[in-house]
Amino acid sequence: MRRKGIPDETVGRLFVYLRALLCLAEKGVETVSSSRLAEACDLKASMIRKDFSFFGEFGTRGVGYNVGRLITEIRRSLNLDKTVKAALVGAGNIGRALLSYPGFGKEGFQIAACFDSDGNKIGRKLNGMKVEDIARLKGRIKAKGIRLGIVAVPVSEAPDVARRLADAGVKAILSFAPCNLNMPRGVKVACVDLVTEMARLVYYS
Amino acid sequence: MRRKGIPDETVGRLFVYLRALLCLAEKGVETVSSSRLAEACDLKASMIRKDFSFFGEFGTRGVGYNVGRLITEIRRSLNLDKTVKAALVGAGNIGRALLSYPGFGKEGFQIAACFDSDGNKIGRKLNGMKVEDIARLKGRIKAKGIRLGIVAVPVSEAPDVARRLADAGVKAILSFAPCNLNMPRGVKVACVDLVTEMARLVYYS
DNA sequence: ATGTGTGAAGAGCTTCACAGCC
DNA sequence: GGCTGTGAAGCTCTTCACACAT
Repeated sequence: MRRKGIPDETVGRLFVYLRALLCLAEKGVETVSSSRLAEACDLKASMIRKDFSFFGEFGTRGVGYNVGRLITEIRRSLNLDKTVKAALVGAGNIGRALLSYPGFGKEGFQIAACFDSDGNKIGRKLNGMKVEDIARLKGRIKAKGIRLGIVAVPVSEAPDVARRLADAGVKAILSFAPCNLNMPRGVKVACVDLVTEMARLVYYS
Repeated sequence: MRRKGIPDETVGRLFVYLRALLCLAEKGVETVSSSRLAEACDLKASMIRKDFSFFGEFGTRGVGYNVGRLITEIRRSLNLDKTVKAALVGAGNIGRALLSYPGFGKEGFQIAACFDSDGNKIGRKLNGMKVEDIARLKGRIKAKGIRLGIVAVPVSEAPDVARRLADAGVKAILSFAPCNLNMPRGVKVACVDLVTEMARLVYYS
């Protein structure tokens, strides 16, 4: 599903640039050079220029980049220029935290549906979002045109939930279950696991 | 701080192997080949063998790896064979969630101190952990021999908190603040940011 | 003069393929 | 026969260096 020749790393950094640029825009800065942006992001200027070059020519030689235009171009490059709908599976602690997380709405993310398999939770409201039966997952996701799934269920259920999401046509999954989901090619998975992150750090500490 | 020639990616994967191995051990499996482990982790067998080779010769030619021994060796390689103490800064929502997160204790992580700058929180207990004044951070971290820091404060305070942790001798930081911390070489930083993860995924969805 | 955009060089990671051992 | 361990090949990402635009 990855476009020709654009490194994963580049896509990840684009959002880092976006954050730095929003900060600059707030301060009223109108023009920024790759070296100044590099300093703010703790990266090399040449890498920033190369990253941008995959998506187009956003700057002006001898001058630099217009902050406002660059923000627009990065948003468009990342497909963040429209609201993005996501389906949440799992109405437990993590699910609840995600539904009330203000950071999502700010960048145009919207949790547009919430599912669980627990009969006690189905039909209830969680942070204003109705919890639906996971059996309806496929139909609801197709009807709403959702392309992004969030897996916030225990490890024991995660692979099955991920399979259902992929089957419903979801193209990318954010998983909080610390396990491999074994998805088909074409479905991108990002796994958020604090214990793994800690373990990595211990090695360097 | 990274040891000679061992890729970051290898260190990250080691913990993935460890999880898969623990799962096999639970099922009573005693021996595993690189290709079987590769299947479980959705990776190539040659990569697993190469990863292990950075740390030693853990297997037996013609046979495979002893699951129990491999678990021990990986734990030792990652320095997870002793309890690891971490200092938490920020007694807000994230901090509270981390203190009650059962996954940490399971792998030998222990939040050994908790700090905040809010006078209303200092002195109170949070999940059984006393919240201390951030002014005491350096002394307490040195006294307890803590080498790992967790930054769970707002972006506006994060760089300063990270600097204090580094100054106190912390060697690695897990940050939940969506910003660059600009640490000196020798301090490893891992940043957990859900919005960035979502943004990456949107690109592929 | 200044700073972007980019082909080419360089560094680093992954995969291959096979020698070596059980 | 089967599987590990590893040098070398292959590939990808990063950095360099400079042509080019303002």
